[in-house]
Amino acid sequence: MDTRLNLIIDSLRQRDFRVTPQRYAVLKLLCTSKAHPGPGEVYEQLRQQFPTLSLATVYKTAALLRDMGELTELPMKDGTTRYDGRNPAPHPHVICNRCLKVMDFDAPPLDFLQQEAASATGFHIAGFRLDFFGLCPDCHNN
Amino acid sequence: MDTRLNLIIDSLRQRDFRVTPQRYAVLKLLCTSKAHPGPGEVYEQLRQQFPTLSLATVYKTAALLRDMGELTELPMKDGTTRYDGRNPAPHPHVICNRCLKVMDFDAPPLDFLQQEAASATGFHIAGFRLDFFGLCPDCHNN
DNA sequence: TTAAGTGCAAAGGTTTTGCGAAACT
DNA sequence: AGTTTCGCAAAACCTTTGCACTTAA
Repeated sequence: MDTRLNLIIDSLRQRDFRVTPQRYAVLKLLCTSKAHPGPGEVYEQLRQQFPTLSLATVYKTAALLRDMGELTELPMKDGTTRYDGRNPAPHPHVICNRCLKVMDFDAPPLDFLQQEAASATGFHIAGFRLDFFGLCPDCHNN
Repeated sequence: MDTRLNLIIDSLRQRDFRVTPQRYAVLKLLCTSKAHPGPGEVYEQLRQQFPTLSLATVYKTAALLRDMGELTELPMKDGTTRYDGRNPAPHPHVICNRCLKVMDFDAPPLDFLQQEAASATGFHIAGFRLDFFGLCPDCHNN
């Protein structure tokens, strides 16, 4: 259940990073949320629990997780960022053009495409990002 | 060869947009370049020909082409933008993590994935973006 | 002639950074 | 006790906007 969270915390301590209450709260939210929250959402959701929490701390904690390979940043068209800390491995998303909702979905593996890209270009491919854009059910029904 | 450029120019005139020398130069560069240039590159390349050219004009011309459906903006991880005005339809790219080169490659159609995304999420999908990240031949050999 | 475009400079918005104060180990 | 981290505020960065001057049609 919270095994992954504990592993991340152990890994932090091993690297002489401290597990402060703010850091713990931010990384727990980031690692468990399905909503692909942005810095602002993380900040707002934890403000009640930590009235002095700053956006800078949110950014720094997310960058730390990203550097550990435990979170992917998803820069959006509008210049904002959304975090995917629940499943940091590359996977496709659908993104609503109106409400900016970001969702996962089950997709077949893209290895064949990656190999096509590598052989066609000579690149050494390390990752990918695939977003489908459109309108979510909520938005195209209202 | 330059048929598409002429079609775009006709379309501009029909909509009471004017074809100024700056606008013509920017859109010609954007519509023909294979290099996926950013605003800065467009600006630098045309500066010699138009010493008073401004970045604002580059941005505005690109936005105009984008609104006509003749150009796709590719926001990058680092917050900058690259333009794809040569083939505005969605298609995959490979992007070098070191030199930030952006390249096209021939890829099989992704319709099946798009249908998977639509049926799995209920979204009405209108487009996609697929980037593979890695090191280009120049960068992994040096 | 006149409405649209250019270019400069300022504004806007998000993310990053510097640094003194606080706090984890 | 000694570092790390926090949080505030300022800086940095790219992009957009406002406006007077210029110019295409």
